[in-house]
Amino acid sequence: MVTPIRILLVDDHTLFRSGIRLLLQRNHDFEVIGEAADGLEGVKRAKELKPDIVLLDLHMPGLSGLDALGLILQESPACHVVLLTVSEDADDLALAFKKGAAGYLLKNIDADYLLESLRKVMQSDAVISPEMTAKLVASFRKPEPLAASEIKKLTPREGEMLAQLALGLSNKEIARKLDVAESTVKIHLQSILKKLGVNNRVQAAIYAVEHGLSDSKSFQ
Amino acid sequence: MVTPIRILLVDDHTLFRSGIRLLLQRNHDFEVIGEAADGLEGVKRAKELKPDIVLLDLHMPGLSGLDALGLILQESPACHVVLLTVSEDADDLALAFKKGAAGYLLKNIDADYLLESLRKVMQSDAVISPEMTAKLVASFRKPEPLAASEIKKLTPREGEMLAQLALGLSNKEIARKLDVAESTVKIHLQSILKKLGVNNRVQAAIYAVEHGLSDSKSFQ
DNA sequence: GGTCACCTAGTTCTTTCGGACTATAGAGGC
DNA sequence: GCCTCTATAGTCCGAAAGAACTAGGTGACC
Repeated sequence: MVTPIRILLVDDHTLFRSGIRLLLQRNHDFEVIGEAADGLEGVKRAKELKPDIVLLDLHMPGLSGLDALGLILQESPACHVVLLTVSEDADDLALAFKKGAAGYLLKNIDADYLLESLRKVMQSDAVISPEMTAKLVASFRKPEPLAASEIKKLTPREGEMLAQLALGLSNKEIARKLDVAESTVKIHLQSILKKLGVNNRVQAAIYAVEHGLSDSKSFQ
Repeated sequence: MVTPIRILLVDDHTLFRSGIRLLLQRNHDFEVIGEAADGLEGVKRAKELKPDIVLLDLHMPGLSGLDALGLILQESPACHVVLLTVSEDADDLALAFKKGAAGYLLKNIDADYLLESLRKVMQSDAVISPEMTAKLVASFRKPEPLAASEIKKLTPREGEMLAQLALGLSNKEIARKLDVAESTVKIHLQSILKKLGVNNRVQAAIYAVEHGLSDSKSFQ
């Protein structure tokens, strides 16, 4: 409580900023040190003021909240950026966290929840509006709906071949690794391409990676 | 309240099951309709009893909770499976949700929170122990630490080329799309391979996908 | 004016892919 | 037994990829 949490408000609605400012100022452990009305200004002010937390709206004219988020964290990686938005879009949420957001709160939360969340954020906890948890989980679920062997009814052997392909190996390398002839690898790969409905090995590899087959990282 | 929520308990600790059973039975809107001491038995009982919710431990002898989870949902997709575990491992959490879990609760939650969570689950909300939210977000964050243009100092043009490659296009297709000669594409691609330290276009494409360049989905 | 990075384009050559074939052998279903 | 699916392996050929060169045109920087 000795040093208040220093907050920057970035939102294109002046009235909203004023309300939040009043709300936060009622508590001695928060201090609103600045405001910005759009993303670009937000990035600038964050650079100048080095706030503990940036409360960032998602939809703003000019530079969007998501873009601003990236730029702010690029300048000040230690800053905690919390999205405060009306968007219940799971993709927004996912993108925000991928870009390093510390929190994603909907504007319909009550005041106490906001204050509590901001305190949690300062302890490096991530905060998410309860309504969004389900959506986070849902968007989490997407990338890997299929297990390795379940991909479009590939045979086990085809699954292995695809796994090797997803490591970026050539036919010859796959053949060596799985101890079969290169012609065998080619046959399996042709079958894989057909089953996946793709045109070439690059697309097959991408398909595998995006569907969670892989654990690649063998090359950097 | 007329029809209680029918619950199956799957946990290898008998005492724990007894405790949870007592806890749930105190409330009229829950009914424990069965118990199982390991994953395999859990799958069997879930098939027989068709519970509304399966409370599933993660670490059990024999069939693990995660494996059981998959099998239960395969048999009864409508069933809500909630992991109730001591594991704070983000990978467990991620895997559970990828496999279709409806909730992931730590065993240190209090009774009221459990009851409330189970009611939320029945409304198709996902529930996560508050302590785990941060971990969920963290594991979410991993895949995309770099923005498109930041990839190992690729030039803007190289970035475009890589983006096209990550769509699975051939050199000729990229050339047509970006309106340059195929030989130009090849030159850029060679430069990309060198900068990324990879051996071939497949690895480059995977690199791009894993680092968030892409938005592919142009082919299914 | 010189240097450097970048984008462009070409030639030549070897290797790799990908498709179209054929063919054998084992497993499992009917 | 027959049939299908899977895995294996081979040949042949044209297309694509990739490596090794040269080289012109731009714009930025000093």
